[in-house]
Amino acid sequence: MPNQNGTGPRWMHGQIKCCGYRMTKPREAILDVLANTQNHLSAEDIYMAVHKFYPNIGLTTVYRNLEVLVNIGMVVKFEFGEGKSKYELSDEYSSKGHHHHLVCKECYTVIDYSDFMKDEVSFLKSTENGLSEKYKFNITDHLIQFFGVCEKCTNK
Amino acid sequence: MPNQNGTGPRWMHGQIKCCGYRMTKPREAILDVLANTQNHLSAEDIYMAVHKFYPNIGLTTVYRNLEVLVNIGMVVKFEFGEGKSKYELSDEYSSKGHHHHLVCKECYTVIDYSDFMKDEVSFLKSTENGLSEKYKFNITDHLIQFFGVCEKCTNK
DNA sequence: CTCCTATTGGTAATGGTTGTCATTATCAAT
DNA sequence: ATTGATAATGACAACCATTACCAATAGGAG
Repeated sequence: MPNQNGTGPRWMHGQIKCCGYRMTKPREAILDVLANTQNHLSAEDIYMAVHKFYPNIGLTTVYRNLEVLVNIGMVVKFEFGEGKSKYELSDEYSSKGHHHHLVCKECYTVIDYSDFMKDEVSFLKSTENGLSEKYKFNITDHLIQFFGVCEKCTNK
Repeated sequence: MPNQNGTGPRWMHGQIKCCGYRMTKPREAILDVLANTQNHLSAEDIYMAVHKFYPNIGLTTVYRNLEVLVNIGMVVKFEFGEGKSKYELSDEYSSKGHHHHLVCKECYTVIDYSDFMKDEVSFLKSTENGLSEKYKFNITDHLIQFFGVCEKCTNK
């Protein structure tokens, strides 16, 4: 597992350089923020967190870099129905590992779960193969989310 | 199956009235549009279709009614990553029946599939039960989408 | 038919995200 | 270490889907 505390070796440089991108302060700061949270952050959340250390990094830059990081597969972008996108480090760069999401439709709290993964993975794999073949689709991703009302919102 | 051609009996009145809403021209027109397409329409798509017959129905009204219809469960709202929501009649009002989506990340073409449903449904049911209990979530919905590149975009 | 009130339509505002462009910083080659 | 090509940045404006607002209208129970 790569070192993820912003002051140590630059664990993320390799992937970035490999893809023909330069390693810059904003890029590093954004990855650090994502590596040091358990939450699902919006572009603005990330902007504010980065802003504390580098007050002159702009929101536009955050958006641009998130797009790059999504493209090279280091970050994943999600929509939970809140009207803004949320971002996470992708599985191979995160300490969370592969997981899916359980989303509260009222407060938009998101729970990561990795229970039931054995069943899910084999099920998804076979479905994916079937669909790829039948519809001539080159399938690269899947999205599974469960929606409901969390305990707190139920008792409100 | 309800009659879905705009000139016949008003198949949708019951559900609307039941929920305390009035049946209005725009409401009816929107449902007719959704009932007579195989595609996944955006609010603006629906607005334009409705506009041909009722040029004075505004986009705002379309949005408001879609919200109502989603709330009473006649319509389902989806995000495919295109930056705008798409709408479909829900399973029990649609001739499509229960299905999931296969989305092209490049052209945003959406294929409805209902293969593999037996496996999916049983898998989802058990996962849902497990998650509900473990996380004290009142689960009401799920979302499964596969993403990839369609045949046309692959050869481009 | 009447009245209450849900609904409408037009327009302005909102808010997340993207485009523009002059300036700056990265890094491979020297 | 210096240079030079160009990727990346930052500030601001533009964009676009969606929502808020409000006076005018229309559904439908009584």
